[in-house]
Amino acid sequence: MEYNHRDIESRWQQYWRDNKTYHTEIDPARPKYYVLDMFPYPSGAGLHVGHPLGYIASDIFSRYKRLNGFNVLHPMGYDAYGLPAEQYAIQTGQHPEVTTFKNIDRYRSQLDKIGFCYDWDREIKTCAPEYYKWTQWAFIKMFESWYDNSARKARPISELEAHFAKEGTAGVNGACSRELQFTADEWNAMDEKAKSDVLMNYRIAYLGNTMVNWCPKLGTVLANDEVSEGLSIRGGYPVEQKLMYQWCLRVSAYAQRLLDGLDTIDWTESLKETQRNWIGRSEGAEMRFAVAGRDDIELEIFTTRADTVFGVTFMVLAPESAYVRQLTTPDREAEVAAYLDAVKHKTERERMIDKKVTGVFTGSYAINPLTGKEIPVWVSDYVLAGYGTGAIMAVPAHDSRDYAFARRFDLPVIPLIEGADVSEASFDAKEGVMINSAGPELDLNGLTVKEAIAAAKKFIAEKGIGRVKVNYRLRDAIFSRQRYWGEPFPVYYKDGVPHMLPENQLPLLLPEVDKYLPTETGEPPLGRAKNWHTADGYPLELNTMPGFAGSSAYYLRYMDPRNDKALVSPEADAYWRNVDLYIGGTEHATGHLIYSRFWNKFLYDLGVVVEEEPFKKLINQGMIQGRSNFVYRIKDTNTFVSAGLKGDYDTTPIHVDVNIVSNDQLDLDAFRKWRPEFATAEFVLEDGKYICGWAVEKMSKSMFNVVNPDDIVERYGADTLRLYEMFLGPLEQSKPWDTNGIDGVNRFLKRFWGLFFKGDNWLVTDDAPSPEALKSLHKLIKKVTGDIETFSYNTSVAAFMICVNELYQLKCHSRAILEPLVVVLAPFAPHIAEELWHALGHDTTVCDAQWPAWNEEYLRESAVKYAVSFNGKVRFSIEVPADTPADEVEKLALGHEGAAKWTEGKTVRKVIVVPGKIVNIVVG
RNA sequence: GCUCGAAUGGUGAAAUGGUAGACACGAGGGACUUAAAAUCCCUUGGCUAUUGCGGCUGUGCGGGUUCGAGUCCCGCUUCGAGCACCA
Repeated sequence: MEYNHRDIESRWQQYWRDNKTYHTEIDPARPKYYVLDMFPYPSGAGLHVGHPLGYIASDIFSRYKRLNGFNVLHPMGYDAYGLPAEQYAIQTGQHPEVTTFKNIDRYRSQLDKIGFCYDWDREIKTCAPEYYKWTQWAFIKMFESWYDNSARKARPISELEAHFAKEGTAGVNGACSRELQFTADEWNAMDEKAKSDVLMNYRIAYLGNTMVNWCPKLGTVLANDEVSEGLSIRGGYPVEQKLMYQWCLRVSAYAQRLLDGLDTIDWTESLKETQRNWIGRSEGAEMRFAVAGRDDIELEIFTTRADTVFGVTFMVLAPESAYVRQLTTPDREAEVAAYLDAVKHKTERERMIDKKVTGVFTGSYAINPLTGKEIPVWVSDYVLAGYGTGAIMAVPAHDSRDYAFARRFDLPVIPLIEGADVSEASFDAKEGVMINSAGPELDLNGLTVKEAIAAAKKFIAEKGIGRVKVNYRLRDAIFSRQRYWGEPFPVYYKDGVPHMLPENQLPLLLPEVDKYLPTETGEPPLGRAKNWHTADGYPLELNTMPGFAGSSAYYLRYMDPRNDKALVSPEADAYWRNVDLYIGGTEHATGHLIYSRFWNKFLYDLGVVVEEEPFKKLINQGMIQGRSNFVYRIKDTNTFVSAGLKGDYDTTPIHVDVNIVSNDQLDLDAFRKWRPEFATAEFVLEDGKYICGWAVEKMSKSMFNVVNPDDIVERYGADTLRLYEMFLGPLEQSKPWDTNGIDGVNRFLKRFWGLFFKGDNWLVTDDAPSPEALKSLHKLIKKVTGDIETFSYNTSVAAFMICVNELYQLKCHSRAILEPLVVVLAPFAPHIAEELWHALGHDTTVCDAQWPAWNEEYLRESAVKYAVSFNGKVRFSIEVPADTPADEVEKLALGHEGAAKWTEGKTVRKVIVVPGKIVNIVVG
């Protein structure tokens, strides 16, 4: 029998399906292990070879854990709500569900061919009502909760209501949109609408009038992580800022816990750092500045540099700040209004690109609390409304933005740090010794910046002009989308006040609409749905939830996917707990991976889940880029010149389909057939071949560099694809797909097969294995066991190749060697392993075998070669029996004729023997 | 600007502080074959010597620690990633 991957792979895939080999149940007798891939959005283009990289890695790990006796949960599903299906629906009128399900089928058939050990009985789709019921449920729970900063957890909103009725806001330390103060009597006197507004200020899921990223082209708002440099991530359309009444999630309440939690999980440092940046904690002080001639208003600002108050020479307000209206004096009114108007008409992108310094004076003066001096208050768009208080104290000497502003409008610059030259630029570094920093009550001169910050903060707090404050960059997540293809909100409105549907009415099904476009009156597509109201006629919410809603808790649903009583039963949650290993791309660092952690912490506060962090260990697989091929057409001809000779001609490079190129050599006939205009192509060859040029680019249809895993599986087999993707390089690194090396891996599998069969002859014997063969095997087991734990799969594949080569040289066909070898290979190449496992006479699946242990006995060397170095330089080597003690080795080394030569006339100061490796002779 | 990574042959890459370049691709040479494919064997960092089977050099650059540094420390360069008028 030759190694026939087509026959072997389809047969065993069928067997695993029929026997439910990968079906998983709770089993208290065995330890659990949960391995998860980031589930895909099923796009119309299908999978390319880059997608399975992470899936293969997690599959190997799952199989390895199973062989080691763990009860492994390894599920897969689909993140099925998304913009592309809806955009397609708008164009074609086809229901997004139809295209989504079609794409899911395609994905499934592609995944099935690679031989993954998913438990498909646990498959989920985020667009299925029995799934999104629990997305809606979680939303209701968030609506019915507030975040208690003192207890550092979410609590039922009913407790807050009870507190208000008894004591008003006294003693309440809740995360909120605005600080409120009222008494119990005032609360009790409020009508239902007023109470609703107050509670909305505290709810974790709340309706808020917030500045949002509005994308006119997509007709929807977007979350911060869905926007980059003023453009939408999906589609790259311009995004503008707009004030809208939207559902939001109070993610910011969890900022500190999201930050602290990072220290408890095993993620890469770079990913943690990305999240830390995104959360953006900054410690500083909030300070109040009095306004000259005004008793009714104080200007509140946030600063991280409390030490620089003596250098404040002006104040700046964000154009959107409420202070602007309050502080503009009548004589400045016209000019300020003109400025605000000009700013308003710029998109955020224009504001970012246009670095021109602009601003306008309000006419008011604030009073520096430390010097008592009056300083002008300006308005400028370099101050952001959404961060801190929307107002800043400007210290031009030590902040480059303030410096630019001061220079533009001729405002004074007072240096505060010794030796800082501020004649050309500001000195922004947080180091040095303070000068010019003494006032009637506080003297910072002579202190270092660090000391001065602490002293100033202390003073500010004591004098009651401010307080120590921590600010976060992390914003609340905007949760409404003006789209059709998403989860409907379980919300109806009664007299303009939002109410949640009772739990027994979930799921609220997504209604049918005639078109997937906004209504004529500009309402979201759900405005077209017939009978979109409750049984008593109250209107339902028209927005739908964003893409990240369905992906935020999906890992919990896999634990108990068919439960219609709960998101996850306490039993299932207590057993599976959280994801032990999560594999996916870095692109979700500030989106899904923040939202999931937030969502999980919220459910943890509710007591629904037992673990506070959802993903214990996370590996980011690198992206697989495309490797494009080029042909070179000589200008104005239909003649193509091989890459090595193109320097002799004036040529234009043209992308050529990588599927008609093999090892950079062009298939000429296939090229002529590829496109009509090339049918008559002529070629200038080198050595009778046409060699293509190449470049690394994104894998995409337009570059003709998309490689479909189905083609690789068809030609080489899934086992080769799996091994090759792992062999390509370190898992976490991005790399171009390059089919050039795949033959080497395929050759290895054929050789492996050749240890068992030669033609139709069964070669395996019951001979006792030789010490050499045992050593080779145990070296491999040790190496692979260590590699899997550290995800160094590329070196594991190399180790397999070495081992098989050694067994070939030893002509070893001993069952005692080959049987464990099959088990060790099984996670990597499950089909061939299963085939050979059964050929060896087993009738159970190789998945239930026992991972072999290595035995150090077999690895012990009979003799050790020592390289002898002379002051660090290798001069000669000696070979001694393995168990020779160190001092004996030393004697032998010194007695060697080489040593005599090098130590002649010198004193031997010391001899270092490194076990098994080196003898180092130091002379003086 | 701040933060985090990375840099090793023609290529993808290996190397608990211990003989750098495992393994694979590519390239060159050879065997088998009418021929090709497939398979197998040898060579392959650079320079130098190949009529003694060796010598020199070498992990982005400059220092340092060490008997010994690709690996640790300090200072640069370049590339990649994240954040960014965030006060």
